[in-house]
Amino acid sequence: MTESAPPPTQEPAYIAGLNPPQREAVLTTEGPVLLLAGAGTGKTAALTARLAHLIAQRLAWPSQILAVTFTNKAAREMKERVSQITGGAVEGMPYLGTFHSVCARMLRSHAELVGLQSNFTIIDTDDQLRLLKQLIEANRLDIKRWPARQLAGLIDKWKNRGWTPKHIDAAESEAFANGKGAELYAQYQERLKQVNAADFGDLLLHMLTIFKGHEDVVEQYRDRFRYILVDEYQDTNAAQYDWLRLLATPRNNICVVGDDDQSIYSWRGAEVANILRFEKDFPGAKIIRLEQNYRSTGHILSAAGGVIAHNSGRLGKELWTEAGDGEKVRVIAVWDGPEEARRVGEEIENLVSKGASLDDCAILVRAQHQTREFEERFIAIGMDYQIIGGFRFYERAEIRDAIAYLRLVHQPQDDLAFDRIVNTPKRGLGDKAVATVHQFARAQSSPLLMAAAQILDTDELRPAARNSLGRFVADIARWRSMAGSMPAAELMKTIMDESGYTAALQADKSPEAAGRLENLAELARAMEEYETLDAFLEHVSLVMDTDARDRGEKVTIMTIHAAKGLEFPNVFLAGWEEGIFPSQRALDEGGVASLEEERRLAYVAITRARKLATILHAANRRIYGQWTSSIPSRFVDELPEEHIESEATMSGGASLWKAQFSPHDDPFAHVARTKPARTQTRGPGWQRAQSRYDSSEQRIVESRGSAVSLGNKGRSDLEVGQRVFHGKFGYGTIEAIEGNKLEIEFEKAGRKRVLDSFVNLEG
DNA sequence: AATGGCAAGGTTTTT
DNA sequence: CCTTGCCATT
Repeated sequence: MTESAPPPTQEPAYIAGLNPPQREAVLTTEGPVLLLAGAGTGKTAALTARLAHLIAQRLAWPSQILAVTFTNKAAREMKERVSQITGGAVEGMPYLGTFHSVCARMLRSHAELVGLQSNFTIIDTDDQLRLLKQLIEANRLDIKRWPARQLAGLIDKWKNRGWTPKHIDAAESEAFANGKGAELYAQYQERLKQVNAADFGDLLLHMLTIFKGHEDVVEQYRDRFRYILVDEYQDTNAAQYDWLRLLATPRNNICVVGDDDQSIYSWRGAEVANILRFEKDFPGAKIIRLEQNYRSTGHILSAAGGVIAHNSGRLGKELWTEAGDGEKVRVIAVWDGPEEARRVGEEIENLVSKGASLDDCAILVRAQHQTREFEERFIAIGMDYQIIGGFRFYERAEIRDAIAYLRLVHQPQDDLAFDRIVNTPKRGLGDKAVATVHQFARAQSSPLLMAAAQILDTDELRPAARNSLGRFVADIARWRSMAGSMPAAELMKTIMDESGYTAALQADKSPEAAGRLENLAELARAMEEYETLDAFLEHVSLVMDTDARDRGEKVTIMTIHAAKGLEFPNVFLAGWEEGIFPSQRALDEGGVASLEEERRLAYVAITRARKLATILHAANRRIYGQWTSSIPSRFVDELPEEHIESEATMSGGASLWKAQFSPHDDPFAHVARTKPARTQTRGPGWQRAQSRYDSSEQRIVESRGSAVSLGNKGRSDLEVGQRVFHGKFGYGTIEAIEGNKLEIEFEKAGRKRVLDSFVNLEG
């Protein structure tokens, strides 16, 4: 305990339950602090106490603290806990949030400095990919040879490092389409600006650009943030690191919390180096270690510790517990995948019969596809389960469609939204009609919606398409006029009904249609939580987590990545075989660094368990249809002998025979092999997110220009009487010019109104 | 616009 | 093996 700590009787409540290093973490408010918090060591308690302390001691107002996390969940949790301690002071903590939400908030105030308007749209991966695909094709590159995914990955990587297109040198650029990488990146950024949008990476990158180019802006924030707190520091990427540094100087009251042993996101740009070199970057940094574990028993901790000890370059931590040894970690060898699933099912039934709840049990796998075997098995034996991950609520097509409507209403320049819904539901606007709108929009450099509005006055489209497009444009304009006077949820329902979307789903007799309607209803419910459309759209773009824990006891099946930060009394770790875990990819590429990350993943996996950890590996597995024999993971060998208990049940062909073909031993063996009725809905129980955006500080800037009327000035090289050529109607003579619209007497097609960008001068 | 056939590819995914 | 996405066909 620190000498300066007040005597126990005077101690504020938030300090009371803390152990000595935790207290130190709370009380060392000044200067840089690196809090190395091992798994289950009461990190969140220390963090929230620190925040409470800063506020309670009047070291800073809540609004003067910057506290960033990676997930919305973590941010929400911290908000809740701090408000419990301080009695609601969090309301005034506008800068407690994820990196992305904090940056989004900042960027809305300074958007014009990077060429955006403050109501910019935040686009997700799906939009990003479609946009990139358009660009690749516009550059006449073979989309198969140069997939949009790859470019997206590169751009993401560059953004994670804080590189704008200007920073991309020839060597980096070479990574895509023979050196076109940088150029495409630049085009992409340009395009985003045109549609007034930013992707996730931009939120940070733009703020970096602003901070670097506008001293007054950084100063403003530096002055504001007396204290900075960063959670999961081992997961920060280079851009986030730069961002933090810019904000922390010169006060350096920065406290970062993390665990180098739990860094499992390097493939996403996270740099463990950030935490490893913290001392160097922030001289005089105080390092505090939280090593007392309150989660797991001794054997589990030692087993995990034994594995992670094989990594090099660690900051070093030794977890200990007062909880006693508990059960040894069980290592079970099984014959094949189906048997693994069967065995886990039995073990869980066994635990349940001894009084455990299904909620206490989790199965952690390396990769998403491994969940299937368990899913099939659990359906067969009728055990309730939930699979975390996979499709998320906001990624469902119908939800994205609905949101696209709202986006377009909200922001008429949103070309991505326009593209998505212009013919959804089908309204007879096929590729050709849409291409015409695109062509015109490009020629005028105007948003698609405005281009569409103008094309209506012409004969460029066939009457059927024109009428249909006309209705669409008028609808958007009408909804736009309604938007201000109607709650967002109601607006959405109106749009869905009037656009024919609801009707189309009702008419759809496929089995999913009903679920989609249900999802839309759920979306409407979620929207009721938000006062304005802006607030809701911000929520949708940034808060993608669903927290879909619906009621009823269930076994949880998920990837290890998804399990980070969670704990369960009983954990089953499946598929510990070479090539699966560690994954083949990690073994093939990336060398030692990759392998060490896999090992950290193993460490994270084991430390999820509170009481019982069971590791399984199969001797045979079907990989891409081929039966392959596999050997136990090296991580199994790295488990210290004295903390494990090995068991090999099925060790050969005889067991296989028994397991697969004896209905007496296993009445469900045949069922497990048939294809299950796939559970379509993975718990749509989208629960209202508690995180609340302070809508008061968000500015609503109306984007100018209604959708319907916006006259453009026309070309200067045309005049009445000229002979011109039109791609569709042939030769004709200009009879009248009205802005960018021409009235032409065509030699074959008669008198038509067309747009100037569609005609060529011809002698 | 909707279907079928066929080739390719097939970790992890906080925002 | 099994899913996904693209193209070609009606």
